[in-house]
Amino acid sequence: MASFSFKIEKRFGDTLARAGVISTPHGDIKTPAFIAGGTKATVKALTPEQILSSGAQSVLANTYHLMLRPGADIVQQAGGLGKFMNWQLPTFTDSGGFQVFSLGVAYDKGIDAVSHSQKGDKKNAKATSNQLAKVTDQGVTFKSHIDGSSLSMTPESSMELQHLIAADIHMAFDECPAPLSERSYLIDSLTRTHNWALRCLTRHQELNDEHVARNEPLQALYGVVQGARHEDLRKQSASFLGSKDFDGYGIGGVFEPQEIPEVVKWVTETLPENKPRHLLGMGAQPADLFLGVEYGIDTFDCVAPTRQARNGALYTKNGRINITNAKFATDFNPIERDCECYTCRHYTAAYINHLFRADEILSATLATIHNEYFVISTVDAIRNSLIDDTYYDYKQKFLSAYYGDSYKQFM
RNA sequence: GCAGGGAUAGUGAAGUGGUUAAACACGGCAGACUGUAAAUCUGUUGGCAUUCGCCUUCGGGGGUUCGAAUCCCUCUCCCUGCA
Repeated sequence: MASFSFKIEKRFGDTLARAGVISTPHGDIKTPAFIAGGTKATVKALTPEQILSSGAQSVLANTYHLMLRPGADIVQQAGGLGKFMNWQLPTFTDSGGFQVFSLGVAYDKGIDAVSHSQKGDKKNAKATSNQLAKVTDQGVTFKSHIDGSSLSMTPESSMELQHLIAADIHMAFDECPAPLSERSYLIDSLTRTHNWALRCLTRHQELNDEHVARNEPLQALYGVVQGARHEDLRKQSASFLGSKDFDGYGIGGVFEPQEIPEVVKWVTETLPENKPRHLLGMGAQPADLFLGVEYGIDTFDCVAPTRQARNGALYTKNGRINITNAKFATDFNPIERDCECYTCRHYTAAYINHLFRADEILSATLATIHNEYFVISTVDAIRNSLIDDTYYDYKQKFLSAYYGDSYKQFM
């Protein structure tokens, strides 16, 4: 019976970085790896062939979104997430825990605002009149952002939904508190997340027993570490969850790139070394990727490369550009000269500029291919540099080209 | 030729005596986006200065008025009827 495993192939020097392979019933993921964001069982604007051509090894979908539409039962009837979306390689699902945050305390504030400065009520986590999610120890009640209907999700129901959706790797249902919440709230929240993780594990194992009985492949479960920016809480969380029988670990929370070395390190040096670590929702820019890997991250997922692509912000080795800028209207070079992606091999900046200005949907596809390729190939190159011991050279070269002189803050 | 209607910033279009450098939309310029309520959102968009501010605008010209895109005269052009 094919099932989940993780093998470390190379540890890099005296850092926490490692290169390895995650094996799933749908194939292997060479790590470190960037996992493409496929929230609603689609990487927005890309066909599976295009996802593959951007170099992606795996896609991460979202339980909350698929529960609402089309319904986890429909995904199951389709034969599971991979068959439903015609993606034959490994898949992840996120639990819906992040929506507790984004539809709850972060509602109407913007993640960034919460992350930076927590305007107004610093006590946080207090229900505002129009937020769509509320947390109790039992679980979370949501209002559907689609039709307003009342829904609930518990650790058990999240696992049941994830097993219906049947990705290879699931995330435990967690609470992602605003990082500047009061410590007392963060402690309550962390206790709740830990209790939920145990309930997820129990239900997950029951559901896997049913898979065995039906001769179906086993599915894997990652526990999700929280603890905001508090060293003791992050270590407590990593230690607690690390002692349980999870297949791997997600690291949750809202980060700034500068925080990764510290916060991620607290977690990864506490977690068992032989299990894969996934940094949830980070990877919008090269610093995230380098620092994540250097401090022990094996996989990333991040929606920013695809979202920003749709909005005209494209990554290049010399920094981010906005392809809609006037100066690109007559630039008949590729977005990036040496880029090997499909878009850069076949199209000019001027053409993509035109597609955006004309509001043509091909703009989203071509831009997304480029950004995904950029991020994925960067992580792949980081992997190679770990294996042949050129990581630091590569890092310095890459980050100095991307950020200019300010790259030193990431070294 | 006669009668009526109209000409407002890049475009369309409000405004019909003072709070109008002029709503709104589009277009333009730029910015943001990190487990996706996002093909979204924000700023800006007469000129100069860019802190106070100053200057020139509502088809052209001339008036009335303390004050005009708004009222009057006239010219130009456009539209609709009737000849």
